[in-house]
Amino acid sequence: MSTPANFKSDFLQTLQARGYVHQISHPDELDVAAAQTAEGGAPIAAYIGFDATATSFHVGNLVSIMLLRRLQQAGHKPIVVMGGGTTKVGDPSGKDATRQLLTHEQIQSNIDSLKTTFAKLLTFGDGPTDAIMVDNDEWLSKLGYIDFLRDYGVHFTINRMLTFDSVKLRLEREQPLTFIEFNYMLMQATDFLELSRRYGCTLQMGGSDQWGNILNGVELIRRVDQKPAFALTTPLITTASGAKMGKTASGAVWLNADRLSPYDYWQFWRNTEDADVGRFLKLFTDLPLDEIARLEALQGAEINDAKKVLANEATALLHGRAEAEKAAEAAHAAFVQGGVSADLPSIDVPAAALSPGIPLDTLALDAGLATSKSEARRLAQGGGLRVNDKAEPDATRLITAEDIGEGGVIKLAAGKKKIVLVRIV
RNA sequence: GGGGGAAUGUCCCGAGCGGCAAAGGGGGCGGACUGUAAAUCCGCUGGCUACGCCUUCGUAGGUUCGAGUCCUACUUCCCCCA
Repeated sequence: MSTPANFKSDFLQTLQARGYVHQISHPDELDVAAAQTAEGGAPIAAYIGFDATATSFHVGNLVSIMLLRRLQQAGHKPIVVMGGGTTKVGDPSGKDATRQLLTHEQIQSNIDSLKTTFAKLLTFGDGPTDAIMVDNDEWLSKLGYIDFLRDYGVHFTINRMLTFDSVKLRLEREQPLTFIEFNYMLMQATDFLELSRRYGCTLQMGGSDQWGNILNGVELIRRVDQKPAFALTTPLITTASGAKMGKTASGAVWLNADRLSPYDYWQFWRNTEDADVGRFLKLFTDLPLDEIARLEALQGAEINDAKKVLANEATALLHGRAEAEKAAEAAHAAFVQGGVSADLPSIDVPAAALSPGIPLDTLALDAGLATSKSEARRLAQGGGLRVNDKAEPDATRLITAEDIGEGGVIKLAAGKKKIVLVRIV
């Protein structure tokens, strides 16, 4: 299953040390291949497939993306496969419900949006270790059914496919598993084979839930082409208290800045549980391990310093150093000094609206601090809604020009962490 | 093919004699304590033009002053017999 330590190659050593490894197939063979690169051998080309079901990635996808980054850092070649073709089919992935199928256009526009994230974390180009991006729709959509069955279908037995968890789970719960979904794993195996032939790709990586799917590809390549092929999966990343990662005060932790601001992204990392700091530093920042060890050793309130480093580094990777610093300063102003900073999230309100005044619940709704006026009122009654740092129990109160405070803005807060500035324009 | 169950607050699980905005969890949010942590304790957890009104219990009808609750048909799922 899992692997002995003591890898020779930089790549696997790093992955092991930083907590990326869950399972590896043929670990020794892969280690040798990876080590040869340093001695003048060819870089390893490795790929990870990504679904194109949303317009932005989520922190849950970040491990995989960072994994490609590590690969490139170790002198190998990352291949990003966008699942334009497989997204048309849908991975059964253990869920009970059949996934909603997306249109061609939706998938394409999702892919365009997702590309921007990769551009920040990987170096693309034509060089031997430059990353490339391909869409599996390119070959999958051209597959003829009869040819597909004859060329690939013969290598898969139903008996075997029925043993995979993704399939087994559905069947055990007697939930429907459609034929289209059942074919997902064949398509993924086909991807790997195709990439092996086109780019000499020898390694497919992914989350631990992809292990079975990846092995199918490994076996297909080894059987059909007698070429080397390897599988490597990452563990499912959860928080120390067992929750799956990826919630913040503002909802899901998106990687695109238009869906989650750098400030909120910074806050997400800043609020990491104590027990997770070291693990997350290793996975989600480029800091050297000895530096991480030092931060990890901090005790008590001092561990907050480590969380700030984590927030700074993780934000800088994704949004750039400048944005990370702005977020850090905004947070410092808001939390340490209790003041306001221009970089906090804000909304604009016309000055004219303040002469009759705006009910607080309406304003809180506009600011995104509540999803309905009723919620805003409840929040206020519970003492969680603040105007200029003063709890305001009456959400129907009119907010007027008299509430304009420091810096010419009105500071609205829901709880201690969600702050929105109301700018008068 | 025959027989018997089930579907509940659009996050999930789940109780519900004909008067129900609907018990109880989980999750989430807010408060207290702390360190913007965890654990713990407390409160909230349909909407609105808000002492009132509107929309919710698989779908569509019906009985009734009144239906989540009774009846009919339909849909989907589970169990038993063939």
